[in-house]
Amino acid sequence: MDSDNKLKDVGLKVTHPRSKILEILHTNSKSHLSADDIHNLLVKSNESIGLATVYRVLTQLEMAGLVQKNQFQDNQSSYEIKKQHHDHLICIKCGKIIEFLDSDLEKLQEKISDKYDFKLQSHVMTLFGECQNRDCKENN
Amino acid sequence: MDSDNKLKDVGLKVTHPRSKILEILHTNSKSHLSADDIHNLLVKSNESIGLATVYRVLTQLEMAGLVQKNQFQDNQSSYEIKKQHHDHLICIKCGKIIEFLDSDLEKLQEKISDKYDFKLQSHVMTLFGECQNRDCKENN
DNA sequence: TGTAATTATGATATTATATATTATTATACA
DNA sequence: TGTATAATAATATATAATATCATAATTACA
Repeated sequence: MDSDNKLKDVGLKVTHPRSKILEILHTNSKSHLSADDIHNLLVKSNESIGLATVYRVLTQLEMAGLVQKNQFQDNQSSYEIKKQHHDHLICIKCGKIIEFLDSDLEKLQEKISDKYDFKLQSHVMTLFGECQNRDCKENN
Repeated sequence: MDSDNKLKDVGLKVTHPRSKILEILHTNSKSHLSADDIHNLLVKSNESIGLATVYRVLTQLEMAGLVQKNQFQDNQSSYEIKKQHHDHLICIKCGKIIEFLDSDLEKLQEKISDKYDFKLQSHVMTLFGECQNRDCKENN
């Protein structure tokens, strides 16, 4: 399947844990799952894959460029399938995460880096606020 | 001293640990210290203040608005005296941190939030790159 | 297709970071 | 200065992540 080809492409052996974890991330491409979330999903699917393996595999997938690790402000990293670069907007009430890309922002970051004589390599930009979803408003 | 007045101003009792921790943060206002760093500095000054107290006090100072907690990308929070709002540029080679404020960036963040119907409350923006310091270049 | 060489995994222990508990101590204020 | 109240120290515990190592799975190739 597709996940297996991706693994081969980046030179990782195709193993059951890697395959399954990539699949889960793919299926939940709109989510931002923690290692524990992923482990729970595996357990639910009756996969006996240890949490240590989940961490190990996620690190490998990140190194290989297949997965993006996010560290928002809550002591726990989350992971998502690597898509086009983007930043995040997070609702502080309901936890909803919106992904966005803004070319003006990207340009501005370059400009700021230049100003301070920095060779920009990556950045993290996360906006925290309140979303205006009806569901969110009703529950808060 | 000044630290004590700050504590009083925000309605916190003046205690030895709070006073000392605020002082350390003030003295190192250009640094970004972890709870452990602060604890080590206290031990060096022959202060017998427990690590748990350091965490507790830092949280209180943050709540009170005297201290800013930063969570960069390394599983460990760092703290600094709260100054004017600013973002960070971090050198991935030498760890040097530059604080900056860019009004265009602030405006752009508001604009992006509006676009997605979010009431912006705060943000984190960290740029990672290579600084062009001679010291850094020589050691990498 | 079967097998050896190599790499990955599961289970567990350990480390690192942070928080909770509780008896004792310090602070603020009458 | 004495007392009510809140804070601290010294644990223990929780949470997140990594290290170890014997066993199992994968791949290359005969």
